[in-house]
Formats: sequence, structure tokens, C-alpha cells
Amino acid sequence: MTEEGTHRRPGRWRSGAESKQRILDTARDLFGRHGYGGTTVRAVATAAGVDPAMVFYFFGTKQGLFAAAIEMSASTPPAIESIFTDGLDGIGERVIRTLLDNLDNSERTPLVMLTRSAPTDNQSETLLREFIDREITDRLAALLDTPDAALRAGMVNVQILGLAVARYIVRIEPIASASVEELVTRFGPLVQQCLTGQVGDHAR
Amino acid sequence: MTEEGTHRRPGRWRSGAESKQRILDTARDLFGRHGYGGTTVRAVATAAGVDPAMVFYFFGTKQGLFAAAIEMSASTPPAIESIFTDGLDGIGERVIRTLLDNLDNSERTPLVMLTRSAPTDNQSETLLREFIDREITDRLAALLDTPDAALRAGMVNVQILGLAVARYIVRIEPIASASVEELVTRFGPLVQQCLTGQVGDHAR
DNA sequence: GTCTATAATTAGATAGAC
DNA sequence: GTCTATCTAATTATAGAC
Repeated sequence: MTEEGTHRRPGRWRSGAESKQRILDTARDLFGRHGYGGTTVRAVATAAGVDPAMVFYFFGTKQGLFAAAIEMSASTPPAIESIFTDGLDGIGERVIRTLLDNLDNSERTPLVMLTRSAPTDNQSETLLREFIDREITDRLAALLDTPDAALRAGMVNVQILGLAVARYIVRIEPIASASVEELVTRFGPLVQQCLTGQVGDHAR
Repeated sequence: MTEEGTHRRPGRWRSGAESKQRILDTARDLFGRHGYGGTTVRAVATAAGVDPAMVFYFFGTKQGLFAAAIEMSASTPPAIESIFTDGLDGIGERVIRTLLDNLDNSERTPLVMLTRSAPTDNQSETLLREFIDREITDRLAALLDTPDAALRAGMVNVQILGLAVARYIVRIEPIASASVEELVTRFGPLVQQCLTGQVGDHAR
């Protein structure tokens, strides 16, 4: 018998990396479906098939777990990047299509997790605000050259948040079960107008 | 001395009606600011200056308190009624102005309380869905005569939810601190277009 | 009606054996 | 790394005295 106890040969990853990953996956799932306040560490542990103590072993606190869960795999998904790099032309459709494509596949996305958590958790509220500012507002505003750039970007945020809440959280019909194409057709031009359209008059 | 104990003369409302009202007011305030899950019965009791047991005495359960809190004073506020009774002309502005006027004054409105609670509480999610269907979708759809009436009404719901979340819950700038007039100017036409505007093409 | 217990449950977190 | 056992604190809710 060779003394394998010390050698740490990777015949199969001894240890935690696997459990840690399973916990993380499960956490994303539950945080995405029930928000921070609606998810318990115990529930995550049970669903992941490990002991609650392991969760704390790996992530320290519930907040630590949440922070790890919302951390994006590769800082920014390539799809999101291409929304902004292709200029203003047709950006409305790209915003909506990218949003829906991402969220339809899994609700374990930072946007949904944070949107579900913010209303009852102050820390999540701050995180969501920062997330939106960094990932959306700043990039949109950078494309615009008008004095009301921030406000226009803000209007797009309203579309994004409204769509996320209506389709994935409150599940209001017929928004919840409309096809991606239908929503792109409807909301794409709306977003485009927020960014490049005219404003009526400025009311005194 | 006349035996006042039994007579119940209204020199000043003996008892509970006053406490009950204070509890209800406080509950609306806290539910509106922290949602169902983020609000404890004890917090409500303390803020209202009464004992936690009183809350249960009057409302039975926490859910009972919440139900009482979201119940509107006079079934439907007159302002909301007039949005729909004045026809489609200029309805976009009326929707936005009424929404903001109501929510700016106090967040103790059913819409905010429910929107804050729905993400982490399934029962609130259902209540919010029903509330929106009854108070907004149905009334809007009734005004429209097109085959896509429901979808158009849904688009307005997205505007309302997005605005509520961006301005009052996540507090995204510059939406959060924009003036009512500014937002009416910006979102009024957008809502109008959702309802009465043209749709590009129907994309196969 | 109002308050003082207090029961029953649950959640986040830690210590320590294996 | 993993689990058992446990601590602490907070919450909903009830029983009963005043």
C-alpha cells in the first residue's frame, strides 16, 4: 500500500471542490427563486445533499454565500458586451433579446437574484443599484451624447426592471408566457425610442 | 357617579378602535418599507406603542395583519377611477401622474407593499398578480378594441412595475429623484404608445 | 382591551469529533 | 472535508392575569 493520504494525487479530486460547486449551484437556484430573505442556509444544504455546517465552512456566512452566488462566472458574459459595442443602431432589440435569452434559460442570474432580494434586504438593494449602474446605466450613457443621457438610460432601466419583474417574478400574463420574438418586437422599439427618440416638450 | 362602565358614551372613544388604527397605520408603513418578510409583528407593535399580543388580538395572524393593511380604504381611490373613465385620449399621462402622485405621498400603498413582498413571499406574489389584473389590466383592456389588447395592457404593467421598482424600491438615479413633471413628460407618451401606437411588424 | 409570561419553532452560526 | 451536537437569538403565536 502506498501512502496516499499525504500525496493528493488527482485520481479523482479528493475533496471539497465538488461539494463547494454543488452548494454554489444550489444556492444560485434557490436565491433566484426565493430571494435572499426567502432562502435558508439549511434549505441550500439539504438541496445540495450536504450538511449545513459545510456551507459555513466554505462560505463563512449566509451573506458570503450570497456574494459568491451573484459573482458572475466570467466577469461579463460576451453576449452582454456585444449589446453596447455595436453602436446605437438597433440597440433596442439587442437589449431586449439579450435580456430575455439570458433570463429564460435560467433564473440563476445576478439580475434576478438581486431583484428578488432587494425589496426585503437593504444590502441587496445596494448591490442591485451598483450592479445596474455599472453594467447598464454607465455603458448606455457612454453611447449617448445628449445632456439627458442619464435620464434616457434610466428609462431603459425601467424597461429592464419592469420586464424582469413582470415576466419572471410576478409572472403577469400575457407578458410571462409571450414569445421572445413577440416581446422583442414590442419592447425593442420602445427601448430604442427611450435612447434615440424625441421628447415631446419639456413642460415649462 | 353614573355607571359609565356599561354605557359606552363617546366622550372619547373608549379603547381599541384607536389602538387598532394605530397598529394598522404602522403596519402599512413598515410593510411598505420592508415588505412582508422584512417586517416583524414585534416591530409593528413597538413602533405603534402597543404590545405584540395586541396585534394578534386584533388581527389573529401576521397574514391577517398584512391582509388588513393592503385592503384599500375606500375600495378604489377616486383618482384611479378617473384614469379610465376619461377615455384613451391622454391616458398615458394620467396613468403616470396618478401613479407618481399616489406613491410619492406615501409608500403605504398596496402596490408598493405587494411589490416589496412578492419576491420572497408566494402568497404576496399571487395577491399582487390578482391586484394588477383587477385594478389595471382588466380596465385597460376594456378600453381597447384590438386583438392584442391584453398584450398592450401588459406592456403598461411593465411600465408601472418598472417605475415603481426603479423609483421607490431600488431607487435608481436619476429616476428616483426626477420630478413628477419630468417623468410624466417622458413616460406619458411611452405609455400612450403602448396602448394606441403602431406595432412595427409582427415578425413572422 | 391590555399586558406578562411563555410555549413552540426556526434560523444563523460555532466547537469539536472523526 | 464532513458531520453531530449545540448555542444563541429571534419569531410567531397562545394562555391567562388584570
